[in-house]
Amino acid sequence: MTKPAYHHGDLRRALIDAAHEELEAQGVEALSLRRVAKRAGVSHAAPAHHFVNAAGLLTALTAEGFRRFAAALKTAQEKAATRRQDPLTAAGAAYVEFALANPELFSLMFASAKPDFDDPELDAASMTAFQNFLQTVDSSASAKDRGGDVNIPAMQRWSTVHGLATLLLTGRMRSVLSLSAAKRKAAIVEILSEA
Amino acid sequence: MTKPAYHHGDLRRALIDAAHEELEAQGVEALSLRRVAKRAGVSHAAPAHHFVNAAGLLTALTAEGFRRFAAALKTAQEKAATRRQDPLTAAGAAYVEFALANPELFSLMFASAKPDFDDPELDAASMTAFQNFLQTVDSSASAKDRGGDVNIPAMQRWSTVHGLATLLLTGRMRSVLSLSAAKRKAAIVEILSEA
DNA sequence: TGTACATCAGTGAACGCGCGTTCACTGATGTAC
DNA sequence: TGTACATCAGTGAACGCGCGTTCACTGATGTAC
Repeated sequence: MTKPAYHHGDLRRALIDAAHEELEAQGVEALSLRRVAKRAGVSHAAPAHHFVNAAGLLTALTAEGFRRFAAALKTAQEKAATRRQDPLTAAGAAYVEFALANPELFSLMFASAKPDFDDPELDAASMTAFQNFLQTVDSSASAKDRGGDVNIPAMQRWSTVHGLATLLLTGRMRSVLSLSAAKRKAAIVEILSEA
Repeated sequence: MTKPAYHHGDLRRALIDAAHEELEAQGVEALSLRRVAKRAGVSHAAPAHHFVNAAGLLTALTAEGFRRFAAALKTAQEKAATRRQDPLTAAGAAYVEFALANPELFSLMFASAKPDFDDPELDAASMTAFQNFLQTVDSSASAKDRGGDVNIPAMQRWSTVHGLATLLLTGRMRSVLSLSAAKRKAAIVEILSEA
């Protein structure tokens, strides 16, 4: 560790990381600019130089969440393809795993009104993530037989994956949560597989 | 309207109603004891006589939400039974409709850390609602062929219903949200019906 | 290579705000006699 | 029926707290000459 320099070097990056840590450690409701600045080891007025306001920091964190989320799904699909496994189930499992690994970030991305979802960067990141996932659903065999305005099988798949993620991370689906890690993972795959 | 009496009559009831209105009007994040008291037309110190603290009021509101939720599902099932429709799809549609009709309350019930879920009254109310719903899933034909620790078809159904509700109320499932009310309802039923 | 200066990042004190909670109070109600 | 009194519900002022934001500042960096 070098002694802290007056100029940080990459405070924007450090603040986003600190916000993520603070978020997962304390929850959305306890998240404040002042706590994030303290965690980053910087005065509480410093963030103003990098984000227009408190919402700006949260918005940037949320956008990065969607980019990591999209990357995690993509990696899982590619891995499944080389192993000749079902890429859709793999993507679904990665969706759920991302939620369980970053529960508060996932909540921020999908269930919070705090980030500014009209922000162009955030909007682009979330649209990309959704589109990639839905395209995977759509290109799977089961989705071919559709014929209305709405892609019913795709929406059904998306609902199941998203609902499973949500019910697990909020502690509601107790029968699955009480399983050992290995059994839990197997149960998740079973729930996500086609009947 | 009689002129406001010094003694309210049923302030506890009025505060819970005011909290629900305030919640749906402004969102969880803007909800405060002072705003609720103001909406109920009472001094901001009055709630202390009926709830030990601010969390107590939220907890009571959440518990009532679960009781109404359970009642809505039950009514839908009974109605479906007399019409010889699938009670499971009817319960699922009622689940989604409840979420769309009370989006902020639903969020409080399923996605917030603010209420005290260890409170006996709230715990009892939520357990009753879940058990009733899962029993319906379990008694449907498709759930009979299970054989592990976890009731896979039941968890799959629950995930789909809950995910659909969540994705709709957070504005994420745009292809369904852009439909007219009648078409939307039909799409919801289709998504919830077995493939 | 050295110096002057512009630019920029981070500081720390100060501000006003809405919040939950506490407390002595006052007005209304109900009951004992 | 009337009076005294206990009980309880709601009041309003006061408190301390953490918050986001602003602002004049200072330290560090980079560049022109």
